[in-house]
Amino acid sequence: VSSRPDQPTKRRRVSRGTLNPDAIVKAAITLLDASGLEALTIARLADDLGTRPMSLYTHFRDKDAILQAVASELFGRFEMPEPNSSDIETLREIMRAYFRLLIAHPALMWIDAADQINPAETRVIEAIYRCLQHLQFDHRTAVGLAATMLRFVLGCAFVYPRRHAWDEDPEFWGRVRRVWAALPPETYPSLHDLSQDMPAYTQIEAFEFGLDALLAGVAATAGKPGDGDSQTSKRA
Amino acid sequence: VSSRPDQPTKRRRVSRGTLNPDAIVKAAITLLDASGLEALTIARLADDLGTRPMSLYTHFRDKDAILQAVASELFGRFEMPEPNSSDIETLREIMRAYFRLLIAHPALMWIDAADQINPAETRVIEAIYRCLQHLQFDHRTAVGLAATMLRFVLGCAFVYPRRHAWDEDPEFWGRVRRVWAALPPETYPSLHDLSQDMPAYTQIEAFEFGLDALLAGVAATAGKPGDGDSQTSKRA
DNA sequence: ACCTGAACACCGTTCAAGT
DNA sequence: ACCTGAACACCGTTCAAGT
Repeated sequence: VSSRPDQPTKRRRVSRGTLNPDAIVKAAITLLDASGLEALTIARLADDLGTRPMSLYTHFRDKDAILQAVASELFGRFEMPEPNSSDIETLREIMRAYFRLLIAHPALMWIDAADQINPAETRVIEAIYRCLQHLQFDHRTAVGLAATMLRFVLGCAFVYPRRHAWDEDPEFWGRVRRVWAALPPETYPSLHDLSQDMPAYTQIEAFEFGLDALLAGVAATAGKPGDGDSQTSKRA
Repeated sequence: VSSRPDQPTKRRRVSRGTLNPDAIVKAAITLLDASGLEALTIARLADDLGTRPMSLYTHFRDKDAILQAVASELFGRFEMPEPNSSDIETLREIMRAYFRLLIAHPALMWIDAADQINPAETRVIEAIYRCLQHLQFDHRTAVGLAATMLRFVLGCAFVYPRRHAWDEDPEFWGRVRRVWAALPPETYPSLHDLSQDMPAYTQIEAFEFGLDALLAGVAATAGKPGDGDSQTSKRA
């Protein structure tokens, strides 16, 4: 870093016309993935791009517009898996791909999509419904199952960045074990019992377990047209 | 609002000693529920309490400490349902109560709990495991099922504030219907088909549908000890 | 059209001064 | 111990001025 006070350009600046929306979005994603949403400030982003903060405003109306463009770019990177041997396995691969995208870019969950329907998300929903249609589900059940699976994936992705550190910490489960073992057995009999022999799950394993359970349920009810006696279908 | 420049105390100020951590947390929750997390600033909170921003720092180290206290207070309000006729129904009520808490205070999901184990959450986990133990699940399956159900609830709560507005908008499903109907049928055959007869779900209905599906799966596998041939149990 | 510095209205927080 | 104003380092963004 130069410290000559008479030198106006202290840092190599990018030549005029180089800056463009795509470069800004790419730099934003790099910054986001490396340091998280709170690190993404206009000043920091401009610095990474070798410009001044105000230059970004010629390409985007405001910071939120940049975040929307980031979300579009990332959803566009969703890799739709090839249709598999069975519809259940295809569903599994779709949910895995969606989960992978969300945990690769945790900031994605925090960018509020407002109420616009994302084109990439439309592709995902189409692929899910195609499988559920093959499996002979009626429309109402198909929409319910798709909503359930997507919400489960979102829950897993929500929890992931907060708990991923546990996966690498060999002390973690031992600590939980000790905390639970120390609880009064009268009020916490089950946790106390569980602490005797506690199974450890990584975040990926927890996701796979749930996905397995959900798809087993889907497979078990496939082919049977909506029976109409479930609790929700009786509602107004 | 007084505009006399020679009047030092423009607003009725709360008397010395009235301010305390509990009052601050209560005011923060009121503000949070009314206007959301981004509205909770130290200045605004102090204003609501009839004090100056810096007064809050005598009771809390920083803003994050206030948020942690808010989370503790809200989790403390969790109402554990009475054990029901069946364990499945008790599980259903626990998940409903948890969902209700999260959507009543949407900001709760965004307060990062760091890695401390919340006492209220411990009570919830104890109650869930007690049901799963009654249902004869082995430890590993019980932990997996609990994780799955909790993640589903978190996913529902995550989506809720973003989509709740749809529930009240009678135009919404018609708009989606039209958008999907306008998609090219070659690339979007299933969505196109679905748009012909599209079932509408409120956020609550979607939650209830998924809860039903998950609990049906739990009920179906209850009593059978872990079979060991599921995909996840083969992992390292 | 594209870039920029100065300025503004906001943040959370430190510090020193009051009671 | 409790409260406070001034000040600081940061935000995003408007505006007017440059090329």
